[in-house]
Amino acid sequence: MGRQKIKLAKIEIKNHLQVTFSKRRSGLFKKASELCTLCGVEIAIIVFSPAGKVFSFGNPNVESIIDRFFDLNPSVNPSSTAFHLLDAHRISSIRDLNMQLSQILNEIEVQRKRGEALEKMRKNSQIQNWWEAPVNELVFHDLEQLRDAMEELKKNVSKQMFEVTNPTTFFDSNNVGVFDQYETKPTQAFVNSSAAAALSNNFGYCHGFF
Amino acid sequence: MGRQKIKLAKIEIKNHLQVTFSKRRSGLFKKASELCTLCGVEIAIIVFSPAGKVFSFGNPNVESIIDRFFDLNPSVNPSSTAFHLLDAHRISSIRDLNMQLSQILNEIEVQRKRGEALEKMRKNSQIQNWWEAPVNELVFHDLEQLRDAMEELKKNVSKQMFEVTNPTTFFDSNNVGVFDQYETKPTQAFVNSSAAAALSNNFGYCHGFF
DNA sequence: AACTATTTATAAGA
DNA sequence: TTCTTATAAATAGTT
Repeated sequence: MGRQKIKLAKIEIKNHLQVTFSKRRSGLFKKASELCTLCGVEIAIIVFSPAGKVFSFGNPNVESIIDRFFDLNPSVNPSSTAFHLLDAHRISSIRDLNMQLSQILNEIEVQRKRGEALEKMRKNSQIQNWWEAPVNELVFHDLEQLRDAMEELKKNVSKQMFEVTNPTTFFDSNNVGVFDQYETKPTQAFVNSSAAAALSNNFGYCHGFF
Repeated sequence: MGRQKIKLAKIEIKNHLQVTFSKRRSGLFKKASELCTLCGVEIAIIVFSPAGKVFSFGNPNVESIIDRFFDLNPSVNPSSTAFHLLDAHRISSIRDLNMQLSQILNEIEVQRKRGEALEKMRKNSQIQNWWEAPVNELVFHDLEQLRDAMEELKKNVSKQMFEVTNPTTFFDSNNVGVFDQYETKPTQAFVNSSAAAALSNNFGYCHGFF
């Protein structure tokens, strides 16, 4: 290759490796983008660099392709819930708010108990799938944490409701910005870059490409 | 390219497109495998062909990389320190309260996504334990409900605490951003996986490659 | 980050 | 599909 053909084995010289990684990653993403353009296909690429950084390419975006890969059921309808809390318009007092919190906490507790029971069942039956253990552990661990956090929250909500005198910033109730975290949108920088402009047909969405 | 340079636009002749797709897909996967070998990195590629067929390349395998991809936001992991950054006594403003709520919401969302991916992984691998399906469904269903309840709560807290006259976006610019390159520590598994590197000559794990 | 000698990928034809 | 080959593109080593 190039000036010299190189051995297909791990590059040992750190600096050299970093350069090669950078060049070839770009090359790979470019090839992917060309394939997208020429053949009208959908591609996702995820790369973990030697330094542990993640680079991804996706057309139209990584998430949707992973979803499709796992044949994900796209709709989980949150409004069809068995979680019968007080309707929003009926919450008119701190008492109601506390009730709502209590219901949530109670629900978490029920889940935790059920989770423990199921976990025992699983262990007893000696059946192990490698991915089950971590996910269940995490989920139920998280539920506990969540419960603790909720309790703190509850305390503080009631405390502060009467203490706050000069609130500066608060929720925009329409904004649930936290859920945008995994959204993949072309960044303004990418769109505006002149080099990228020429390529913008080709690259759906591409982290760390240049 | 080759005998003739081709226009970078969708190939219209069906047969031609099929040939190009096949060749370039092979080329892409080959490039990926070389990158794996040379730089010792982990890569997943998912391609949906024009016909809707799926091709994937993964070193060491697609699932583990997707798992890692979803797992990549350690700051919202409640078992990590980040989740505890707001101790009860340190919550001294509405803003802090808001942050705590947001962290909880974010955690729920991350868990849900992770759960969905893992659930599909499980289904794909055709392994079924009768009690797993219900528990995972329920857990994540409940998490969603919890999230919805939290959103209601959030709205109502804000409504009741005071009249929100000038709601602004909650998040600081430095708090929650767009999905970007994440820093992670190289795992021990990665460091030790010279075996995986040795395998990458033959493309690790690769659906429909030849 | 650029350059360039080579290797590699690949478009078109068989 | 596979092979061949002329040519475009990628890139290893250098500056």
